[in-house]
Amino acid sequence: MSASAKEPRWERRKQDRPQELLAAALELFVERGYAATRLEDVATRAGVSKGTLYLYFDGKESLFKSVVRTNVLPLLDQAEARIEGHAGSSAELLRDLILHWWQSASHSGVVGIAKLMVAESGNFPELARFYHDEVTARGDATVVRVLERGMARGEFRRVDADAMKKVIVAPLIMLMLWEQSLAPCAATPIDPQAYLESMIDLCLNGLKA
Amino acid sequence: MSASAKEPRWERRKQDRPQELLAAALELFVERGYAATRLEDVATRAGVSKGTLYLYFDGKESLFKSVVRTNVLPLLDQAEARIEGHAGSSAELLRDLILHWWQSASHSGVVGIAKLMVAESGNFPELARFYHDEVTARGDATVVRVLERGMARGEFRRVDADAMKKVIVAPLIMLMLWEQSLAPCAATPIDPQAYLESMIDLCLNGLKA
Amino acid sequence: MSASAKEPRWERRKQDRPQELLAAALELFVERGYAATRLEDVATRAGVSKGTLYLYFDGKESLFKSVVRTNVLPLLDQAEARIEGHAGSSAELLRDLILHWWQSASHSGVVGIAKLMVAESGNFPELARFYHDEVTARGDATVVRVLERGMARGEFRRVDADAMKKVIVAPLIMLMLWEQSLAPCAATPIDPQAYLESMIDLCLNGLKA
Amino acid sequence: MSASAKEPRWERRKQDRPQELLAAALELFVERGYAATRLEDVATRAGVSKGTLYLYFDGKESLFKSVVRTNVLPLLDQAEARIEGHAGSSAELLRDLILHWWQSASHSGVVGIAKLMVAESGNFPELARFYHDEVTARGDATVVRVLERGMARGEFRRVDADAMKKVIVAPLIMLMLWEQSLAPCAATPIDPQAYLESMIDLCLNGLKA
DNA sequence: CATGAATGAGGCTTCATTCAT
DNA sequence: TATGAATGAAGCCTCATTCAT
Repeated sequence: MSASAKEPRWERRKQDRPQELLAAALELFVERGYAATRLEDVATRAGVSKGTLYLYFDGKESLFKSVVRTNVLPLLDQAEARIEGHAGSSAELLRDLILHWWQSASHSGVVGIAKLMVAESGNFPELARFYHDEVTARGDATVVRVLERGMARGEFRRVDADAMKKVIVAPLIMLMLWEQSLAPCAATPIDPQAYLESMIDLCLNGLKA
Repeated sequence: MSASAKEPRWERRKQDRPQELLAAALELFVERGYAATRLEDVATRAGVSKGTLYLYFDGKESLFKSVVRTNVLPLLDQAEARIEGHAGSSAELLRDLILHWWQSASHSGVVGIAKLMVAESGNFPELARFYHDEVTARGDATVVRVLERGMARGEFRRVDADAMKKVIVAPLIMLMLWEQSLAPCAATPIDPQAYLESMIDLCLNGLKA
Repeated sequence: MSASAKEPRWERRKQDRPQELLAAALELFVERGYAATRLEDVATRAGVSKGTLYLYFDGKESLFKSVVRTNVLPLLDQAEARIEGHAGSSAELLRDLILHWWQSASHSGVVGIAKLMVAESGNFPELARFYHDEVTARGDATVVRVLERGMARGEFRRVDADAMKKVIVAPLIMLMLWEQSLAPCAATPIDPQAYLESMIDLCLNGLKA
Repeated sequence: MSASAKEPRWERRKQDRPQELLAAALELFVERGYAATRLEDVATRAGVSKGTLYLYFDGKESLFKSVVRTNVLPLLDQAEARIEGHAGSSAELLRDLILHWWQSASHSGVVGIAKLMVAESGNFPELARFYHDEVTARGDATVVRVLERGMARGEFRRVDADAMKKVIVAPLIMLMLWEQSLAPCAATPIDPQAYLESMIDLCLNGLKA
């Protein structure tokens, strides 16, 4: 990993430890699920010992929460920023948001987080609430904004934005879940680009005035 | 403890045991996830002792697989049967399939199975493969059939059926996942009927020729 | 331990387990202190495995509390019973109580409990309160009763019974503590009989009217 | 963190470190017991880092032994010095010794040491032996001297000094133990002055010729 | 001298699984 | 068949101790 010339028995890198541990934890939580992930494996993958993990996190649950929060929040900020600056048609905006969400998500740990939340929110009600408030609600609001923008400008036909927002978001989330859980076992894996094009195609045709 | 000579009312017959265990296991697996479900709780909920469970299943993993297989297959049979007898428009057929799928799924334990598969397919590759082959593939094929029927009859515009099938199925699966995992914590829970209407609305508008 | 003819891999003795575990735990807690006692050693000494202990006790703390309560309460009942039936002089009564307390205590686990309570009551405030209420208070009250009886009958001179009760009880407790902790290392161990005679001698001479 | 160039007011000198560590350790050992005391807390309370502790002590056990030895010896020297200069009656001497012992003990950390020795002597046999030789034996000898002085001068009646010494010392030790462990939870805490007066009262009346 | 990040052995606890009855 | 007491491997977490800086 770190290609320093000489490695002493251990190197002082307090600054880097949390990120390294979070990265390792994300990988393993996504790969194996919460319960099946052993903290020792997380530590090992981060290149430290079991005890070191406890210098930075209170325990497994705390680590899990940090993983979720750390990975999810930046992405949302990013997404919302895109909306502000958009000037073109609402169709363009929706397409842009979808494609960029996938772009960002698939290059970060967020694809895995989705699976984790589906799987573990039952066991972490407080995390589920956080996720709902900070992630789902914000995401939904974004879609509603786009829908209303489109309807106001006469670009989209009139629909029940509140119900429709969920329908529109669903294929995007499912794509993340498939990539993480079922797709690896599929004989014919999903082609994300074709999938997204079909999704956009369906949405824009389904919404157009 | 309870050493009553004669069992009241209906005698609990041995041949019911597996079903009772599977039912209890489904509930608990869905409620708590695979790892957090204790076999003793499953046995207790089924009204038998821990040891008895091992008379019918090889262990936790075997029980889990049986739960998935048992609950998923009947639903698919059911769904496919509906297609055969359909004579009307393809739009009607699609609407019918969506609404009936939800009808059946939400009244069985299948809604929970979806969450389990997303969460655990990484830990049970062979189960994931089974699920893909027996469930996902069959479900996808069904949708493809409907799409192609619609296109062949000039009811639907031409789309990439292979990519579109996933897009269409996604909102249905997400509805199941939401109901099971994230929705319970949401301030404003989803209204399935409105959601499904929006979904059908979007799909039919998005597909119409 | 149990000299049964043939020992199967394990023998069903649910009834006996708690007592066996409590006995083993008493020995080890007294010998090594609370923290230094490993539950695995307790289990082993009781002839069972680590996990079995958890079938009967919630954990280390619960086991500790049970040890204290189980061993202490019977002794107090016993002691109080002796007072009821006494008819002779108060000096005789005091002597009788002291000698019989030691008799009972030294043949039970109570000598060790005293050390445990001194050592651990700081860590178990609720146990300390229990011990104060159920043991210390009852013991003190007993001594007060004897003192007042003696003063009322003109056998003892007038003293501050409330302060004196503690002074009188102290050498008895110290004898228990010495036996358990420091005495084993002493070059010249204490002779309990001579000690008790001196104690009674001092008390009766110090109290006589 | 705090990188101030000049240390305010009194500079913390290196030669104070051991005493500061010993003082902190005494407090914590007494408060929590040996096992429950974490060296990091000791260091923090002494205002140094964990590693620094190891510059002055070999480890936890070594620190503990030093705590006991350091705190106990001065008190004994002090006590013995008082005897030398006494000229009055033996009753006066005994009273003086008792009151001054408590005076000194209760203003130092020695009250806590008693509890520690009772609790831990089983785990530190060599420390127990030291304590017996250096503390108990010297204390006992002191009492014996007083008793023999009193008997020789016809002030005390003849008693078995060897057995009696322990009886006389016991209430003094118990007072220390009560203060440290059980008393804090008692509804009616002990009043040391009344207790000591009763003790002296009982002893002198019990011993007088 | 002093620091504090890092280590890893060791203890408590859980629970899937076994098996004598 | 059915039971449930018993097992023991495995994981989380703590903390005394080390050592590069």
